[in-house]
Amino acid sequence: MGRWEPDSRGRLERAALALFGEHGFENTTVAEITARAGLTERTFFRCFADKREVLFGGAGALRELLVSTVDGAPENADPLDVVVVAFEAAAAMLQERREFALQRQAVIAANTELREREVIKLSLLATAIAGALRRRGVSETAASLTADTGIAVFSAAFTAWINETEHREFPLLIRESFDELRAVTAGAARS
Amino acid sequence: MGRWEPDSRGRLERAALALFGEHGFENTTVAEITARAGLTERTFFRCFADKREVLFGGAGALRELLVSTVDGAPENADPLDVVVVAFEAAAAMLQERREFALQRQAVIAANTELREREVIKLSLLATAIAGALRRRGVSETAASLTADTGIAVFSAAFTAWINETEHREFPLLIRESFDELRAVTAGAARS
DNA sequence: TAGAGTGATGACAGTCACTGACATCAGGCC
DNA sequence: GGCCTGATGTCAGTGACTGTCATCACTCTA
Repeated sequence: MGRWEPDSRGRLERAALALFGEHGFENTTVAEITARAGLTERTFFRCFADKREVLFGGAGALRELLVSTVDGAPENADPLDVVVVAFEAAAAMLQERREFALQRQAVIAANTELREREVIKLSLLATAIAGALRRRGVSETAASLTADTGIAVFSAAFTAWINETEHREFPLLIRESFDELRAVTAGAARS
Repeated sequence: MGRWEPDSRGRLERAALALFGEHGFENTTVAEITARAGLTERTFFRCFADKREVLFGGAGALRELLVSTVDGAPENADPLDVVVVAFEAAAAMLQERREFALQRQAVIAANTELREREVIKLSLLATAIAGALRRRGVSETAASLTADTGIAVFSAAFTAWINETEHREFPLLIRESFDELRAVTAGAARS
């Protein structure tokens, strides 16, 4: 066995989520998190850029899944359809850890700073998706609009998935939210 | 004349924007800002919730304009059309201070923390717009989708307004971006 | 198998954003 | 003239975050 207990990053993540749930984000110090994880503050900041980031370790994997799905879609597929399929895949991924997602979302929803971080993570996803669309030949404006729209659809579906009492399939909710978007935009006047 | 120079808030805003432009956001301390403005740090934090907020004083006025425009739209107007008109009004407002907007946006673009704050301000705008739409009888999901879509359209148009060499009218760019959105969504397959 | 890396961690001092509590003082009001 | 009020100053904190150097189990190599 190594000199130290393994998986310090994971221990910090679990300790943080537990403490944030118990006392709230603001009322939890990094010192308390590291104490529970059996580490020092310095190690915390080597693992995570700042205190908030300990809740957002999964964002990278999500981005990779979305981008690789877009990259792997049939060449002539409609951009918005491609994005929807990518988000369905992401939804399926998140669905496998529903309990964790619920707990994490409760913590984030309770704190503005954390919502800031979440929102910018979403916008980074949008940027990554827009980049993947551009590689498919979609124009700059259309790419960012499509990506942002995808994020909007995803956010609406995520809220439904978290809040609905009848636990429906997350990918199905994505599909429904997309249909609603089409209804919204189809009704608008042509200028 | 009062005991102190007037408009301490405005002096802090101007000092901050100037210093952020010269040395960057991270390399500027609140002490430096207050020194240039002839005030103390404590006063800074009485005017602004945190260091970033000094750049976002106008967000409230923007929100009020958007919400009041949505509230004042004809009863039977299409929700997305209403939102577009509101953003055209907002664009006209921003256009009157183009130089300031350019300088401010350069500072924000150069710093992730500031982009975080900007993105969440946009999402707060979306929430406010969605609320106004709900008051018009639009369903929860449609309202948030429409509002988010409006923000996406606005963001795309704003980027164009900032970057384009040929200085076209901002409200016109909003209208164009909206048309592009319609093209994007109209092309997608029906599920 | 000894000795030289290597990489994760600890120790510690420092900066700076931000807060609470109390002091100060010009101008308005009675 | 005296009191109140509101904006500001002063000061001592707390806690997030960083730079730097020390430590030490493990590994590789001669």
